[in-house]
Amino acid sequence: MRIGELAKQGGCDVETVRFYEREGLIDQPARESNGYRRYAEKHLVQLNFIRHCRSLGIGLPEVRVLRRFQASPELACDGINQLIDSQIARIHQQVESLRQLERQLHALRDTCHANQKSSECGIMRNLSQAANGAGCPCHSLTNGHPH
Amino acid sequence: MRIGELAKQGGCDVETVRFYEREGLIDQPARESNGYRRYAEKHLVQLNFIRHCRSLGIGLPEVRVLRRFQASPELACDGINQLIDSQIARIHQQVESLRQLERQLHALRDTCHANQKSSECGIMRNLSQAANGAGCPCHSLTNGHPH
DNA sequence: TAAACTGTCTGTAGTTACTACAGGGTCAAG
DNA sequence: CTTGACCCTGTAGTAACTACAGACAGTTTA
Repeated sequence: MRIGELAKQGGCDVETVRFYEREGLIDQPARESNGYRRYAEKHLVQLNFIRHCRSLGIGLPEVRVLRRFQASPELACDGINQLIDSQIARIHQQVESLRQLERQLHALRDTCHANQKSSECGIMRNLSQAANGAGCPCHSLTNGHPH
Repeated sequence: MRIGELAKQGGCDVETVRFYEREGLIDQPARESNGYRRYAEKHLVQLNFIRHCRSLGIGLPEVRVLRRFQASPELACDGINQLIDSQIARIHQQVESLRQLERQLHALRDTCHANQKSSECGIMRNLSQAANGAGCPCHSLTNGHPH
C-alpha cells in the first residue's frame, strides 16, 4: 500500500500521514526502490487508532501516552482511565464556557433588532461603552471565560 | 501612560499590546525622547474594545470590521447584526459538537471501571478495535464533529 | 561610583495539528 | 514524447498570542 491509499483508507490527507510519521506516531514504513513509502496493515491500524483518538478530541501527546499503554499490555489501566477522565473534564469545561458565551452574545444581540445607523445600534453602543469602562448587558451575566 | 500601565489597565500582557499595534488594531502611540511608547486615553478605549470583543469570542478580523463601523457612524448596522448572528451560530455549533463529544467520551469511559491490566481495559480495547475497523460504543452515537 | 532592579525596545521563534505549497522525480498510458 | 497522476523533501503558513534574546533607560540601593 502506498501513501495515497493509506491516507484514503484512514480518511485523512497524505500530508497528515507524513506529519504523523515525522512526529513518530506511525512507524517508519519500508521504502520501494524509487523511494516511495510502502505500508503494511499495521500502519493502517496505527493510523486508524490516531484518527479515532483525534475524533474524540484527544491530543497528540495523549495519543503518545496511549500508544505506550498499547505497547505494554501488562500495565495497570489506571492511567488510561485518568486520561479519559481529564479529557472529559476538559471538554465539559469548554462546553460550559461556550454556553455562557452564547448567552452573552444573545443578550448583546437583543439590544438591536431594528435597521438603523451604526452609531445608534445597541450592539455597537454596548461594545463601545464597555470600552469606556461602563457596564454592558452581555457582561451583566457573571463574567469570565478561559480561551 | 506607558505600555506597562496600559496593559495593566486593559487586563492583558505588554506583548499583547505591541501585537495589536503591529496588527493595526490600536493606533500608533506617540514616542518619548527615549523611544518609549506614550499612550493617551483613546488607546485604552481601543484596547478595551478589542479585549471586550475577544472575551466574546470575536476574532481579530471581525474586530477590524467593527472598528470600521465605529469609524463610520452613519453606516447601517445590518452588518453588525449579521456579524453577531454568525458569531452566535458559530459558538452554538461548537457547543453542540462538544456536547456530543462529551457523550461519546462518557460512553467510552463506562467500558472500564475496574483496575486491571491495560490489555484488558475496555477503553483501550475500544480504541484499538476501532483502529481495526470494528464498531465502537463511543461511536455508536451518531458520528462526526468538526474541529 | 557602581551594581542591581525594573521597565522598555526590536526582532525572532514557539505554540496545535495540521495544510499548502515549491520544485522536483517516477511511471503508465496515449 | 508528452500528459497526468502519484510520489518525494523541505519550508512556510494558520490564530492569537507568548516567550524569549540581547540591549537600552532610569531609578534605587550599597
